[in-house]
Order: sequence, then structure tokens, then C-alpha cells
Amino acid sequence: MSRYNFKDVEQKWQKAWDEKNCFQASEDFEKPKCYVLEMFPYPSGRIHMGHLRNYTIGDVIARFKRAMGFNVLHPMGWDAFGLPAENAAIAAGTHPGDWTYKNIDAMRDQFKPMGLSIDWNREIATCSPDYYKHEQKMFLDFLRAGLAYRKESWVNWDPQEHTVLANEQVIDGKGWRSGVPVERRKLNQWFLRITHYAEDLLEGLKELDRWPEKVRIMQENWIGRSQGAKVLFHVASSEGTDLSADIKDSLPESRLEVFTTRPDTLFGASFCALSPHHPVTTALAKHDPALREFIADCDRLGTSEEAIETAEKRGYKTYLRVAHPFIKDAFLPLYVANFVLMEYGTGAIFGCPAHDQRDLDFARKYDLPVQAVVAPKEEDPAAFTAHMAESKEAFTGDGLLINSDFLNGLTVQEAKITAISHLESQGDGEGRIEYRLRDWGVSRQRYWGCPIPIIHCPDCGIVPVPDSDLPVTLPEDVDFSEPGNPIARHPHWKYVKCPKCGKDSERETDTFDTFFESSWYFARFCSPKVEDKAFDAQAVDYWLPVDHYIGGIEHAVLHLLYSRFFTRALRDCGYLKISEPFAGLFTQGMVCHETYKSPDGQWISPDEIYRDDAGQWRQNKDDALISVGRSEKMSKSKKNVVDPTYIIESYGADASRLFMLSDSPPERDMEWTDSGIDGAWRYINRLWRLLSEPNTPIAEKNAPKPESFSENSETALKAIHKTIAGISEDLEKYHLNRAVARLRELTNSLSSLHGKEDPVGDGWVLRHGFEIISHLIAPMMPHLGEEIWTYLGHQDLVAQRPWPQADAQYLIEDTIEIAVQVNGKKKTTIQLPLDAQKEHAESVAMADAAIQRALKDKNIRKVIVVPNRIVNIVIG
RNA sequence: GCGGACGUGGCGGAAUCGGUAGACGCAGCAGACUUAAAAUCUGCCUCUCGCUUAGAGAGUGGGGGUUCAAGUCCCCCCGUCCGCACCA
Repeated sequence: MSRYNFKDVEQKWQKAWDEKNCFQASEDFEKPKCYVLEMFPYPSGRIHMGHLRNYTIGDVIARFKRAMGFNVLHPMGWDAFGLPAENAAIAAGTHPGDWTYKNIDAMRDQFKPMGLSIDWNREIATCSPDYYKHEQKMFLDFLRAGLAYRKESWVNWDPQEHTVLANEQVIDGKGWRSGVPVERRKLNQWFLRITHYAEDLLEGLKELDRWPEKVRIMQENWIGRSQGAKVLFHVASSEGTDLSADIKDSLPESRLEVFTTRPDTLFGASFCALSPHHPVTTALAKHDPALREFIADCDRLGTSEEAIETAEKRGYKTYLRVAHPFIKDAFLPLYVANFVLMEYGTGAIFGCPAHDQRDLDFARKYDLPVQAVVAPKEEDPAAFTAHMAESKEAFTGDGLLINSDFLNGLTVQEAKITAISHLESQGDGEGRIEYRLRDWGVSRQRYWGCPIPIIHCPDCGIVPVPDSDLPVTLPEDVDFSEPGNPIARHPHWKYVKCPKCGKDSERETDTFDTFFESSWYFARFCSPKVEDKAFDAQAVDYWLPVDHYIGGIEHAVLHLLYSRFFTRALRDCGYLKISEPFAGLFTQGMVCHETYKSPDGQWISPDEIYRDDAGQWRQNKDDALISVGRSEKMSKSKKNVVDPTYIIESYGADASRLFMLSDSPPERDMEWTDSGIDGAWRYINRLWRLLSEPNTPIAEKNAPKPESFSENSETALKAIHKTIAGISEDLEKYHLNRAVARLRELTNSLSSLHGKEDPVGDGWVLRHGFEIISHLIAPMMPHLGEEIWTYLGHQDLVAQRPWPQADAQYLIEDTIEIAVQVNGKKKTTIQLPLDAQKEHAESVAMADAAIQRALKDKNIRKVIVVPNRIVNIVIG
């Protein structure tokens, strides 16, 4: 008996799996398949605890499904384009490519000791031209299909990273990576028409029943569908004079287009308002210095949360007015207002103060009429109208229409429909659905990304690079000594002849947003080696969709939405047949750790401190007391990180994996503790000791099964089979912490067998138990599983063996213990045969001493017996 | 403001077709082994009262309700966390 030597053991089995190609996905497309994928890592250079957790969870699922008989695809790749590589190039003078590939090698070396069941033959790196040439082709197909377009537009400019950000990458008005407030800039940008699929993306969410509700709701909110109407208002000047030419030009048919979700409230409208960036505003501002000043004021206001919260609703009254569509000769004043966004709807609104809080605030400030048009059912219309005329709170509830001519008496819902049909018959508008979702801007002014395969010709304009000239590869010789995009100033890379007319032209120097690569990599894994096309049709049809996609919640709207869009776009371009890339999604929690601060308020790392005899935390260098802060996500800035590689080297992969799976449910945040990893290591040793102890009476390999067992060994035998059934269910449901608890219970149960009363039975049950355990722990602790199996005299690999089946005869107990309650309070428990008659249960309960005591001198009103569950005696 | 999740011992968490609350582990305490320590093993470990035996009572954020029976279902409140946010 010796301490479990994880170093030798883990290396040995990793080599064995490798030599037998245990994890290579089979090309047999007849077998039932299971595609297990963790979100692929960015090659930062070092793995972190989040990776350890992510890949451990995924590996449990992959190994379990493989044992269940599925043909499992479990690949690994690298999300290899991105800014850190360029920043490293700027800081250290290395080439981004060298930096990236070096990091990939380093991280692969750190992943391998984890013992993951990955098919490394399918490894891909997205920065390789073999990969990105296919996405250049995809982009050109999107362009042909009208799913990609170029337009000049206001963009989110990150002044620190010198590049544009997508809306999804702006958090609280700041860049998602830099944290610097974004600026507005007008640039020519490539967009992907994700809005074309807004409805489909929303609809599709309903089918994703193996996605967390939370993620579905987040995507639903992000797409932000609102049903309403487009209303066209005739515009006139207040004095009745003709409109100037430039205003007319900015208005189609001299009419102002407004989007509303409340066409039912049109009779309560008291003003219209334009965005400061509306074309009409721009036209008016040309001749109006005061308006120009107002617009500049609006632009100065930040887009941050606090700024919006505290910002006053301000308006600038123009000399224009609009005609009410339903009331003859009635006009509404036209304002420019700071709260109207050009990005949403039509950039213009009508205001109905009585039924919208923001409109009411605005009306009170500028002294505009407040006319109630919806009243709660029980209210008197006249009284309610009078009340609303003075109210400071808008009424947004349901009710019946009042003061609204032909809409009077209708419900809000009916009034919406009626108002829209009136608008349509008058030609003044129509029903319309708006989405919050914007098209995806994919141009980035950076080097380390996939070049956009476009040539700008002075005569022909935008010319796609011919398919035969793909890939457009990045130039190797680039200079990072100046800020900005080095390919834009490369001496010759961008100068080419126009493929159409042969004239001197320039290449597009922008590269794709790196979310482009991660939007289709899961499909590339199905056939990573095909060169002439992105994927083999038969392979993607077989493997996709991904059955288990595992990663952090932070991609709920970014990567996961883009991938869903991309899959639809690829479907429509004939690349594949499915619409949804990920049938099952699992979002894991973060790995957290306590935080520590030294007396001078600096963050300090866990390995700079120790615990003194009194249990106080002190700093190593000067024994100063330190303050312990709350547990937070591991991050370099807070110095509360623990290096997984160090942990694997000290405790082994199995112990590290076990700790990742113990205690906390995988979807919840977990806390890293030293005692936790110690506990996992102790369990492994305990199990190994139990197995290898000389006085553990394990039966010989082919010992026959005894005819009968002692009560103890019978109990243990039942425990074994209940554990098989329990863990199988737990793994299906991602209840990994419970599966670990069950393993420990079974271990405890086996450790009570000493072979003293029933040497033959105990010995047989122990062997059986360890053989089963070797299989049950294999998804979580694969090396230990193999080692136990081999120790028991077997030659083959657990990794290639089927999952054990629970024997039904051991799942049933013939005696059960149930509780006896008096008035719903448990008084005692009794033993009963399974499925005992009610009368029998009642008489056993009544005979119990504790029940007798509780019932003394009391009236029994009734007795409730639920077979195999409970006896409840009601006294009065 | 809108949307969502969560709240159980000192801690992580079990238990949700309503039916024995606290599985499993961590920390802690006591003991065994040891010259000693580590490791290991055994026992205790929700709270209160109690002759510390027997037992009794309370208890799953707070309050109310449904029920023979509520951590679990319903209503109201409190708290924590997350997402979105001038979206017309």
C-alpha cells in the first residue's frame, strides 16, 4: 500500500489513450452521434481556472456519452485572431503570428496534462489562412446574397484600440475590452444584415428548449421586437409659408415618418419630436445657429448610464408643425428633442403625454396640453380626463378609449387595430414591426484579423476579390511603431490592379471583427481537413448541431447570437441545412476566490500570505495583518488568481478535476479554496487505499457470484446499483456535484465491508463495487478509473468500455422506513414492508411507543396513510 | 424604470410529481495511533430548553394563505446578484 502516485499514473494513461486513438471521432455516419464542444479558448498564453472548469465539465459529458455508445466529436481549437497579439507586438516587438502560435503551443502543453478526451487531430487555429480563406469566400457569398453591404455610418470608435466596435461590444458606453468611453465617428463600414433574420432569430429561440431560460430571454430582449405602426405626418411651416428645398429633400413626399407602439393614443398627441441627428434637423440647422448649438449640447451629453439617468428632457421648438392625421385642421408643434434616438425606429416620435411618462415630463416642461384618451374601465371618462390634465403621472395601464372620436369605447388592443386600418385607408401609415437589433458592423481597423476580400477601384467601385485569388493573406512584414492599422501604411500590400478593368486600385485594409471566426468554427470541426471548401456536406449534416455547447454566460448575446445568425446565412447560401447551431447550451459559473488587501490598500495574491496560529491572515514579507475581502471572480487585477497548471502538478489532474466538480453546481459560481482541493486529493487517496490495502478482502478476478449474501453485503450491493442509476441520471442532467456526492457515499458504503462475517460475499461485492466505481468515476477522474480497473486485473481500457447498467433487482428494497406524523409533525419512523396495506401501516404506527405517548388522552380525528410515503395522524 | 435569478447549519451545498429538512463535503471539537508532528482512523457537529439520560419545542429571508402535510404551491414584503435601458 502506498500513496497514490498520480504523476506516473496520469502520464501512463494519457499515453495509452493516445496510442489507441481512444478519442478520435469515428467517420461512421450510421452511428448515433453526440457533438460535445466547449467554447474554444483565446490563446492568451496561459490557461486559467475558468478553462479548467469549462473543459472538465465538457470532458465529463464527452466521456459519459462515449461510454453510452455515442460516436462523440469532442474537438479543440484556438480563437487566434485578436488585439492582445497586436498589443504584444507593440510592447515586445514580436510578430502577432509568432506570439499567437507560441501561446497556442504553451496552452496545448497545459491542457494535455488535464487528460481531456479530445480528438486533437481536428485542432484548428482561426488565424491560419487554411481557416480564414473559407470565411473570405463566405463573406463574398453573403455579399452576392445581399447579406453584406457597405455604408457610411456613425460608429462606436474606441480611441484606445483605434478601432470600431459593434453595438454588442459597447458596455455602458465604454469599450468592452478597453473600458474607455467610445466616441461617435462617421466611417465607411461593412455590415452583415443580421436584421434580415430578426424574426427568425426570435422564433428560433422558442425551439431551443435545451438552452437556459436566462440566455433566451437576454437574446429576446436584445432583438427587442415591438409591434406598432408607422404614421406619416404632413409637415408645414407654422406661418403657412412654403418649405425650403432642403427640408423637402429630407422628407419623402413632405411627410414625416414616425414609429409608435401606441397608435391607439393618436387622439391624445400633443407634439412631435425629431432626433438631433434626423435629416430634417440637419436641414433646419443649416439656417438656424441656435439649433446648431442645441444639437452640439445634445452630442456633448455622454451615453453612460448615469448621464442618461440624470439628463433633463430638453426640446427645441422648430418653426415647423405637422398635421394631425385624424383631426382636420389640427396641428402639432414639431420639436427637436434630446431623448429621441436616430438609431431606433425612424428617429422621430409623436408624444402622447397622458399615456407616456417621458412625454408627460416633456409636456409639463413646455406647457403642452395633456389629453387623456384611455381611461380605466371603472373610471368616469370626464372625471378621469380632468384628473389627467393635472396629473404628474402618466397612465399606461389598460382601459377603454375616450375623447377619441371613432375609437371611443374600444379596448386598447382593438383601438390599435382600428387606428392602423384607418391610417392605411387614408394612406397615412401602416402597421409595422420594429426591432432593437442593429446590423452587425464587422470592419475593424486592425492588423491581426482576417482581411476583408474587397478591392476599391476608382472606376468600378467596390470589386470583390475573385474566388480564384483567395485567400487574401496578411502581409508578414509589418511595422507596429506607429498607432493605427499597419496594413493601411504597408508599402505595397494594398496596391493592386482592379480584377475587372485592370486599373490601379487599392485593397480594403480593414479586417473582420474576430467574432466572425467564432461564428462558424463549430462547423469547421466537422471536417477540418477539407481544403477546397469550408466543410464537407455529409460531415456537417451528420455532426451538427452541437449537442452540448459549454461556456460562460458572457457570450449570451455576442457570440451566441452571431453564430445563430451566421448559421442561417450559411444555410441560405447553401453551405448547410440547419438553422440552429447549438441544440443544447450549458452556461457554467465563474471560479471565484477570496480577495486580500495589505494594510496600505494594495491587492495581494494568495501565495503572499499565511495563516498564523490564531487563525489570522498575515503577509509573508512583514507579518502585517491583512484584510480579507469578499470572494470575487479570479482576475489578475485583484491578484486573486490560482494557476491551474501549478495545481495539476501538485495534486494531479484527477484531484483538480474532482474539485472543479464537487460541491457547487456547475451553472453556479464556485469558490476556489485550498481545503477544497485538499479534500479532493484526500478522497482519491482514500479510495486507492481502500482498494490496495492488504486486508481489504477483494475476491479473485473470476470468483463466482455467491448464491446469497449477508445483510451487509446485500446492502452494499444495492448501494452499488443505486449509484449506477443515480449517477447516470445526474450526468444526463448536469448534476455533477451530486454525482460526486454519490461516489463518496458508495465509497463509504464499501469501506464498511471487512469480510469478517461474510468473507465470500463481501469479497465478491467489493470486487464488483470497485469494478463499477472504476467506470463511474472515469468521466470525472479518468486516470484513476483506468488505474483501478487495471489493478483489478483487467487488460482493456475503461475509456473504451461501455457504461455500466444498473441491475433492477437491486434497486428495489423490500423494507422501507417511513415517517409517522401527528398533526403534520414527525414523531417517529417505522419499518414497513414495501407496498404494505394501509391498515397494516396504521396499526404499526399506532403501536409505536412515541406515537402512543403523543396520542395520550387525545381524540383521533382521522389517519392519513400514503403507502410507502407517510402516516399522518390528525388529532383534535 | 423593465426583465430575470437567487435567499436552507459556521461554510459549499442535498432534498422541488407537496410527504422523515440538512445527503455529500469543508471548517471545527473530542478521542485513538505516535516520543512528537503529519497522515490515517473513530465519534460529535441547526438552534433553544432539559436531571446533557429520556425527551420537548423552534427552524429553510420576513409576513399571510391553501393543505392532513409546505424549503417545495399562491399572495404581499425585504435583501443579494445579473442582464437591458431616453426603444417611442
